[in-house]
Amino acid sequence: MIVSTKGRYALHIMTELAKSGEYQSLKSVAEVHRIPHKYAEAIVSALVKAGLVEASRGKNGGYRLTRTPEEYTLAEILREAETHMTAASCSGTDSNCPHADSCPTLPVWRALNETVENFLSKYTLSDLLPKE
Amino acid sequence: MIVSTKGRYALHIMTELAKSGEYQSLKSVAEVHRIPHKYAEAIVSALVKAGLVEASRGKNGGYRLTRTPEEYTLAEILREAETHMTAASCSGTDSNCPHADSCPTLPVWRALNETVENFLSKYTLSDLLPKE
DNA sequence: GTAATTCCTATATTTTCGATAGGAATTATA
DNA sequence: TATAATTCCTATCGAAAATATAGGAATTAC
Repeated sequence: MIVSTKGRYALHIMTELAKSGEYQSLKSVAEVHRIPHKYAEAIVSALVKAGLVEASRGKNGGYRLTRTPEEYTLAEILREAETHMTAASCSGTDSNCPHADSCPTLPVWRALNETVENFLSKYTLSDLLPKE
Repeated sequence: MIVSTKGRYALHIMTELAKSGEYQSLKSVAEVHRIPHKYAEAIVSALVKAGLVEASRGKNGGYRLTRTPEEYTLAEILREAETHMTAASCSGTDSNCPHADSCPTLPVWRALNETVENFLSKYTLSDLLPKE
């Protein structure tokens, strides 16, 4: 799955953070979107590591975006949140298939992944925000 | 996953059937492509139900295509073989999400699915055959 | 010092995927 | 008519991945 629950949760969290420039506790964010708190922690930690959001520890701490919503493509966010963002099970660059050289389908799967990637790069986080 | 092992097996099987107009036993087809025989049976039975291939029962029986390879798009084959051919977990027409009306991401997932579908409709089974 | 938070590691639960098992029904052919 | 080779049917299994939970250490505002 290219967009699983995990990826959707990541987008929910980021849209919520986008609504305020201030640090927001994950607890409140998770509650609003009915995301299990501890699961949300795991997801947001990947986003922090990737530099998409930043954290403030301790009391009154929380998370906030590091950029403006227009500056995040959906592709970028999902790439960090999802474990595998490929459309075909057999199309990675690390394809260890012995017949990769002569496989007639491999180019198709590669092109498919590229198509998906391009599609998801056309949208930004701001496209998911309530219209002004 | 849009193209899983199951879908790839289906394409392998159909490609093999395409190489001869005659009925071929699934056993031989499965052996050539190293597909577990019983698993292949499950896959091909879906293709029969969908009318993509036809069967001949009994001794000397087997399967053959019902059309020429040019007349099958990859989208069509995968749609029958894969259990879910959607890119996002939450984009089906049977979306039972209570906030579907106001969900800002739903249109994105729908468009993504359409993009994938269009892509896979550009290729046919004949594109997977060894070049003449 | 306390409460609220992020951070870290480990484990549990649920669902999906890939595969297997056993046999019934059908058919060519010897 | 017996036999062998096949499709067809239904049920189940095991492994992997996805989803979620648990417990607490580290940090910080007040």
